[in-house]
Order: sequence, then C-alpha cells, then structure tokens
Amino acid sequence: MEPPPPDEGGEMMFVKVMTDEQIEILRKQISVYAAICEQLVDLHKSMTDLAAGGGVGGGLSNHHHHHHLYCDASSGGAHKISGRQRWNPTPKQLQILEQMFDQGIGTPSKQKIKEITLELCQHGQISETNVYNWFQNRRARSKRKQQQVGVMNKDESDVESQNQA
Amino acid sequence: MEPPPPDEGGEMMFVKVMTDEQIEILRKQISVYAAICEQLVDLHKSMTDLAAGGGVGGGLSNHHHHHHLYCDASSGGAHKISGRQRWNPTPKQLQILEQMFDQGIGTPSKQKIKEITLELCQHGQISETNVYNWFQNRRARSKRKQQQVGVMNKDESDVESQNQA
DNA sequence: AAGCTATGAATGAAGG
DNA sequence: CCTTCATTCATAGCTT
Repeated sequence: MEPPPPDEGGEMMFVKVMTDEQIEILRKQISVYAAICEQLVDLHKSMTDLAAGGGVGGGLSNHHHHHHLYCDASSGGAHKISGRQRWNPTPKQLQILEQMFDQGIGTPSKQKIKEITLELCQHGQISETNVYNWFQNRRARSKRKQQQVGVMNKDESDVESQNQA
Repeated sequence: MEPPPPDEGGEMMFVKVMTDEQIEILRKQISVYAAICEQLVDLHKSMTDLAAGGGVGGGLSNHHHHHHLYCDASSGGAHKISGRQRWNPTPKQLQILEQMFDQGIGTPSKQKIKEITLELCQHGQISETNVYNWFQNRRARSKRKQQQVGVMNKDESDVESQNQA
C-alpha cells in the first residue's frame, strides 16, 4: 500500500476531502475484505459439509486476539474481573440488524421482535430486550446524526428541520 | 455501498468531499468486514486445529467485545484515510464550557445546546454533538470522581490551564 | 520509543 | 418515542 498523507494534522479541520486515490484505496480495501470473506465462507461451508458436525454451533463468538493491550484494564482505574453484563452484538448480528433497519422496519412489533431475536440467537446470545433497545437506539442515533451535518456539503437528501421546545 | 461515480465528463476537476457521517459509514463497513474475517479465520483455525487438542479455550462464557478494529487488515496496515480528527476544544471554548457547567446546567436541552454551539463557534470549529458529548462526559466524569475513594481531594477546575491551538 | 493519562466519542440500557 | 446515564473504545498529548 502506498499511503499518500497530505498531512493536514496540526491544523484546523474544516472539511474532509478525499482524493481519488484515497477513495480508491478504500474501495480496494473493502473489496479485499469482501473477497476474503467470500472465500472463507465458501471454504468453511465445504469443510463443515465434510465434517458434518464439527461442533461449531454458535461458536462464532469465540475469539481472542491480542493485537493491542487495551482489552479492559487500560484506563479508568476500575478493573472488572467479573464479566460484563452488557450485551455486545456480534458482527453477524449487527449485519442482520442493520439490514433489517435499512429495509424500513420502523417499529418492530412485539411479535417481530420475537422473530428477530430468535434468528439472531443463532449467531450469539441475545434477548428480546436487546433487540428492542437496539432498534430504539438505532433510530434515535440516526436522527441525531442528521442534526450535525448541514454546514458542509449538501447532497440531494437529508435536509431535515427539527423543532425544539 | 455507495460506489463513487466515475469521472463525469472529464473536463472539470471536482474534489470529493465526504461528510463525517459518510466517512463513518465507510469505517463501519470496513469494520464489519474486518470482524467477519477475523471470526472466520479464527473459526477456521480452531477447526483445523481440532486434531491438535484445540480445546484450550474451554470456557463457554467467552464474550466478545471490542470489535472496533477498523483498518486492521491482515498486515496490510496503514489505511487511515484521513484519520479521524477528534474535536479539541480551544482554551476559550473550554473556559466557557466550564463556566456553564459550574453554573449548574446539568442538562442543557437541545435548544440550549444549539445556543452554546453557536456561541462557541465564534471561538473555533465546533458542532452540537461536541457540546453534547462534552457535557455528558463532564458530568459522568464528575460523578465518577466523587464516587471513587474520597481519600484525596482532586481539584478538577485546573483543566483550563492547558493550551491548545 | 513506549506507556500512561485525560478525554472525545460510541453505544447499550434505563427512565420518563 | 425521547432523554439521560454508565461503560467502554480510541486517541492526543504528556511523562518516563
């Protein structure tokens, strides 16, 4: 890779400008990831087909990487030896959730929540409350994001005026 | 995915301008891919390593957290497009913020946020989200300091001594 | 250069 | 739904 840093660090940031080259790098990166994923999934499929029960059910949430050291005890001073309580969606779950969100499910009903939960449960531990909260938060966050844009460029969409009381 | 349109016409040269939101979306996409790849690789490793007594983990309660690696491709490295420059309050802005915080506005509602942002904007780049985050963090931090060991008194009002540009 | 601290930002969960 | 809190991630700058 050849990073061409224009090196604007140290100055004020006004607008983010990407050169064609930078965009191309990003595209390539995504492309590479997509290809790798595809191959891995394919490979994995054939392997499981051969193994026929390799005891991997739901084992996607098992990983231990040590790239960096800031897992949980880097800062803050408070060390949590007892595990976490907060649900953390796996990428697969996130993917599905985002997909559903994009499909325009504004308010998943109780029944819908159950279905979604059931499906996501196949990719990691999750509860209906988690799903409910996620959709609520996703929506709120999405809306809040709109409010901070507006100074820079204007595409052809997302021009919302919100009222405050 | 939003594939950037190819060269239009080819006569005029336009710069590509991305909003923070757009950049963030790209980041997220890459992040998802990275996480998926990582999990797949890991899964694969454990499967192929099955014969070699790969039952090292053993713990079923393995939780997954911090899938926040954005541009950590397999040793590809250095993919920071433009890097995220997080907002850094100018001393003047900090002074005003601290002042307001001390005046006891525990919860500056959105209207208030807008006003504050507008005022602080005269002293440097800032967005409403920055202000919102600042108050949230300030409050949380303040509370946390209190609920920690009260052995030593920490004067937190000397933060404005720092100089930034 | 490596590590630590302070702090901006992201997000799951709770309350109203 | 909207707002707020708590926890955590990620990083800039300082310290060693």
